[in-house]
Amino acid sequence: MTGHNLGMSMSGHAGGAGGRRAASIRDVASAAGVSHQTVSRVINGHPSVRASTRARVEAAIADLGFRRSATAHALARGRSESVTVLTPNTVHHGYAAALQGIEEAARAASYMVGISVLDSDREPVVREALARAAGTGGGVIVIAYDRPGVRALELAPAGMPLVAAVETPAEPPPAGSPWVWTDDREAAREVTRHLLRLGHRTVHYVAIPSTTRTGGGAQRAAGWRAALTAAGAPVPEPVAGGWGPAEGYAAGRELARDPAVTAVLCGNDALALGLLRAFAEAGRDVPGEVSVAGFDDAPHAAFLTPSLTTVRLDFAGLGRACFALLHGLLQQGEPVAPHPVAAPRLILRESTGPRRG
Amino acid sequence: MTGHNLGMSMSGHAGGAGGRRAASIRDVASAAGVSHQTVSRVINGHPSVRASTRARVEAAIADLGFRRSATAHALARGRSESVTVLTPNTVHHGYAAALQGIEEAARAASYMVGISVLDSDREPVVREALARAAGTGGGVIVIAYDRPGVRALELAPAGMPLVAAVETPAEPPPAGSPWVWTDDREAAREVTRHLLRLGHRTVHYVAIPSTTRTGGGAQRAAGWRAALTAAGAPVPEPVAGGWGPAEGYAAGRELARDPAVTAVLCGNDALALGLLRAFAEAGRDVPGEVSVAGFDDAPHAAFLTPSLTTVRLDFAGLGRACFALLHGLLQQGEPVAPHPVAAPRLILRESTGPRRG
DNA sequence: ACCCAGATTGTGACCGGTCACATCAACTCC
DNA sequence: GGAGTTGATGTGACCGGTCACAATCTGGGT
Repeated sequence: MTGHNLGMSMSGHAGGAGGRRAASIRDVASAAGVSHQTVSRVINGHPSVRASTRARVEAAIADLGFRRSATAHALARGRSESVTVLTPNTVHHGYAAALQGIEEAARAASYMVGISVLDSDREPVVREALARAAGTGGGVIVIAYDRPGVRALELAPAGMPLVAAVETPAEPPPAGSPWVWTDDREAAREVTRHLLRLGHRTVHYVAIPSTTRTGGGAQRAAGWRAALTAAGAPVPEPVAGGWGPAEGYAAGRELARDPAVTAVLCGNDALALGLLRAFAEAGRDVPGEVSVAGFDDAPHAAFLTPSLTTVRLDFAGLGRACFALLHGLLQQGEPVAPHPVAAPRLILRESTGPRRG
Repeated sequence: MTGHNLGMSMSGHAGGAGGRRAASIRDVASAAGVSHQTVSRVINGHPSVRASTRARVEAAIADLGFRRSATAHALARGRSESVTVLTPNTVHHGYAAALQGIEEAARAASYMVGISVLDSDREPVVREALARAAGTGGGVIVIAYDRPGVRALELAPAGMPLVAAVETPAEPPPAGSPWVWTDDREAAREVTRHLLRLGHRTVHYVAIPSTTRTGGGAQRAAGWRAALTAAGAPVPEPVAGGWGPAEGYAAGRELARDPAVTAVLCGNDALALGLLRAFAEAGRDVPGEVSVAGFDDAPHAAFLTPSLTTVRLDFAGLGRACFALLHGLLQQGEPVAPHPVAAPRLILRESTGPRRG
């Protein structure tokens, strides 16, 4: 009744009936006629174990269905083979895809992955999440595209093994910074240039929430602004957006009223979805009257009508890179080189076209 | 350099400079002038601790910034306050939303949440995931809408504390089964009835992957079939779909060729998205010529053009219910009553309309 | 003043690993 | 041929909690 069984009892002549708790290294040790420490050496691949001894121990391990207790290992080592992902969100495309990449890489390395959602950027909330993550003894990956994530970076204690996915840094970060990013500033520049090349006088921008208090620092906005400035185009005031289609819809209703608007860049594809809907309702033809571009190449982008011109960002690769960096950091103890990810790629589809008239 | 610090050092006159490892209950004990066991009693809310003693201990705890080590706690108890979510996927709407609900509820209860993606239903893969989850000493939530998840349920050892989110069971499950579901069979019936009421002779179905080997058991399909049968409508062969818009698009190209098709139900909204695209390309007007309904009410459904009639399922609530059930199960030791979730709700939008001609 | 139940607290073992160090044998080196 | 080295293994403490049980304190009843 008491105690937990882990199942996995397999070989015939194991213990008695209804074997209870899982085998420990001492069980294996006595089964193999060696000391518990020798078992420990075997499971950790220590070189100086006689081959015959090793074989005997391995047989006992297989026989008893032994698995090293991650908990005990973590307690004794002071570190555990795990990652905790601190993220403001798990469902929006970029976050979800990054999480997927992390999980994939972590599983390949036999790391456990935990998630902890930061539902606010208030200090006690963030501190609590950090403390709980630190308590696991594993590494931490912070998705810092958002205020809560950025806050977590600020508040993280210095020694904590942590890697962050961040927006393109304004200037090259100090060598050895555990930061990973996709070059979304360059991506924004590229898609904006594309729209300008189509003949649009300027490009309006519907913003995703910014990481900074002032609201001016988002790198996507920066890339957009840089492209406009470089082309000598006027820089309209960005429209405050959000993360989802509802905000894009609201922005779209507003922009649809302004006949001067002929090209709109959205901070992500969910916004663009809502925007397209608003334009459709307003009778503004896309791309005939207005060109619309998105950002991220979310799964739905290719299937909208009109299909959405956007910039593909490799969030899954970003996640994998985060884990790789963290993994190295946990093994070595020293940070590895900063780690930019596969370049964004402009995906041309139906929602953008030449300026008419 | 070695050792981890957890930060959180706060009060002025704490230890020396650069305090190293985190405080343990024995540190707190000596600071408060009591035994370690008394500290344990305080942090666990044991009743028989004198108020003055408790106060002294609590002061020491605050002073040292003590936090109970989840690892040590788990080792000693043999159980940990954590959930591992076994899911085939983290990004598709239903899965992602359920995960969100679980995380939310778990965080509220101060549980850690781990995720483990089942990327195949091969036995060794599933066994490994189960064993790793069991090794945490926490509970397990299996999302079993899919073959891998169902496989995990089959292979899970009996004693394991586990709750599953499943498709509507064909018959009421035995009392005390730790299963949670949304009534997607009834939902499918309802949306199908809606289409029939609009005058459509029958409704075609684009299926999500089924949980069963035979492919005929999916409850969404069952509800659709039941509604057709009850109305005396012919039951067309379901079209094999998938999870994403690409599969919906493929199905749509096929269905668009058949002029007899006037109403299509999709197994989820992502499929419907692709389907709408295919119909648009084929010049089949929705809802003029063909009505299309989705399933789930994913975030994009309301903003498509035409906006998508669908059935809203409360996946987040499902996730919360899973956690609640598991939480009870871990506390009591005995399973709680089965736990159906908020009823699905039909959401009428533009993509469905009366049969023409 | 004496006995006993219940409240309060302390002691030491234990969970299942790892670490530091001791031991013992075979082997190299001069 | 003895000392030093290296390889292979064992011993016991320790990580930071919890558990079972013992010890002490307290107050009520008589």
